[in-house]
Amino acid sequence: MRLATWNVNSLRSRLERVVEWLVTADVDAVALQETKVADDKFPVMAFEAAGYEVAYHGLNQWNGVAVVSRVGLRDVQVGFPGVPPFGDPPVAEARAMGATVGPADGPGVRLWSLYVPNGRTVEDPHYAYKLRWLEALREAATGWAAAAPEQPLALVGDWNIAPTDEDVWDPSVFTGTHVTPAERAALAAFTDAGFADVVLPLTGPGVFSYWDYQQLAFPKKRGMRIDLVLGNEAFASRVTGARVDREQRKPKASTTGQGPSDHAPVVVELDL
DNA sequence: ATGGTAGCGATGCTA
Repeated sequence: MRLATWNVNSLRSRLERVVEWLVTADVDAVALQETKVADDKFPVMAFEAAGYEVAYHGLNQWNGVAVVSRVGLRDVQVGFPGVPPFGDPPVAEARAMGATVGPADGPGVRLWSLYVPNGRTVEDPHYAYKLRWLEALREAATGWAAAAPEQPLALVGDWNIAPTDEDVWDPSVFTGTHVTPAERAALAAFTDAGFADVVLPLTGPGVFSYWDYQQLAFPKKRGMRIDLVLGNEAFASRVTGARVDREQRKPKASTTGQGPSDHAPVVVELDL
């Protein structure tokens, strides 16, 4: 099975690119983040026409997550217990959903599409929210793993954390969020809970997944590795390959209105 | 030269 995760930065503005990529890259299931579309406007038909089922969660033009699969899609869960609300009035933002993908006669993969809060700056309320959100997710995920240790379980998406200094193009320019000890500790707590980064060992360090739109960051190779696939042992032991599809960070040749997301898809091969 | 990019949706907010 070929799985992927991709922060698409607006699904509707990139629909053609996303569906075409799924088909040509032969992807069985993908977790999408930052779909930026409310549920009543989700482009279901484009996926179904290509042979994929969809589960989606979007409240408004912000955030938004989805799971897309052509190998079965079941047990959809929106959000997780204990997710901290945010905003005025406080609401649980559309940043997490789970679904089981894979044939019904097998174990499948319990796939969580996650869009971790950005944090903005360390002084901003969004930063404390980010840390609370991660802690709540870790508690929930620890419970899922303990309840079904044989079930392959993957926590995938835009974590908005660079795990180490090797995961940013120049550590000296990163003084704000994404690299703070508290954020890295929050991520390390997932490792302690039995979830492993399954991509890093297969790609090696320095393989980025995000490049800012500004200042020609992509051609200058000024990126970050913040889109991560963490799996429990049942998942990690089945992983046979991983890559980042940098081609999808490039504009489409000789066309306008075909711009890329600022993130590239991360792809994982699974023996399942 | 005090900006710079992109998306949503109608203005400024978010990343």
